[in-house]
Amino acid sequence: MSRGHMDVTVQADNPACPVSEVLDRVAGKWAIGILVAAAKGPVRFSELERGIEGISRRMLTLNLRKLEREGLLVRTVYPTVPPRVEYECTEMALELYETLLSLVDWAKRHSGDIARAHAVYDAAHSPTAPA
Amino acid sequence: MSRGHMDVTVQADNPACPVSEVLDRVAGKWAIGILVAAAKGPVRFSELERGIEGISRRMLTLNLRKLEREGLLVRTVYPTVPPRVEYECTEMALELYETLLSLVDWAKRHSGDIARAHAVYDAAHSPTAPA
DNA sequence: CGGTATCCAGCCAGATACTG
DNA sequence: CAGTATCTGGCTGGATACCG
Repeated sequence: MSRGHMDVTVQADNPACPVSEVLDRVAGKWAIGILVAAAKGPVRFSELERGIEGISRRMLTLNLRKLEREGLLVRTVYPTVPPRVEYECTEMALELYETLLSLVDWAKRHSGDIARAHAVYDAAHSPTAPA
Repeated sequence: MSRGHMDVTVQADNPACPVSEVLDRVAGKWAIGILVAAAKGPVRFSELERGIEGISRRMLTLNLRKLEREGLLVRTVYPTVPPRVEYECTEMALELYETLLSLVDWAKRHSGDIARAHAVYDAAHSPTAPA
């Protein structure tokens, strides 16, 4: 390769897209937290609402529906009174969680580099930056 | 465990947070695409602009700055005229990319399950859904 | 209890004109 | 060529009232 005029077109056949897709499934402020909470075993709606600091009822519901639709959570309604609904991770979700752990590992290994990069960048772009 | 009153509180010490952090670094519509494009070797601004279908100049710049700040890209300015700027993945970014591949693998292994889950969910929640 | 419906603020992202 | 500045619309997400 001549290193200068390579094709960088990003399309559906590009590795980028599957990554983005799977990322989209668990992205957002709450999805991972919910998955983690549910990974320990079946959990009730109100437990999640109380346990996940700062989440609104609406966002919890929306995220639960999304994760259920993705096949990552199973929703079980017990027709008791008062109603009881439990959410449980699927096998697939647990597997995904394991995979995400490798990302955590990456983050840990490079946390120093990242912090340093931040510092360098911020210093170079601060109001009192050098020429 | 009695399976019912466990602590599902999600806080800073929870595994969820590092995951979310690293995910935030590469989330968004464009970051991955840029990383992929740059993974092949140094690439110029205009090459990225042309190569990444649909990205605006502004979003490209924003993403490049973000990735540079994270230490995932290195920006090199050649003081020629006209100006020439190249972006190159860091070692760390390449490593991250390898890790992301395991997510792709997960997605591939379960693409069938996910599609099925979607179908099931959508059928169950369609206007003409059963009781 | 476990949601849904509604309203609203803020941020994100697109388009585009301008600049060094 | 490689950006920055500005405007603007739309989506996301928070608060809350209501419903089965």
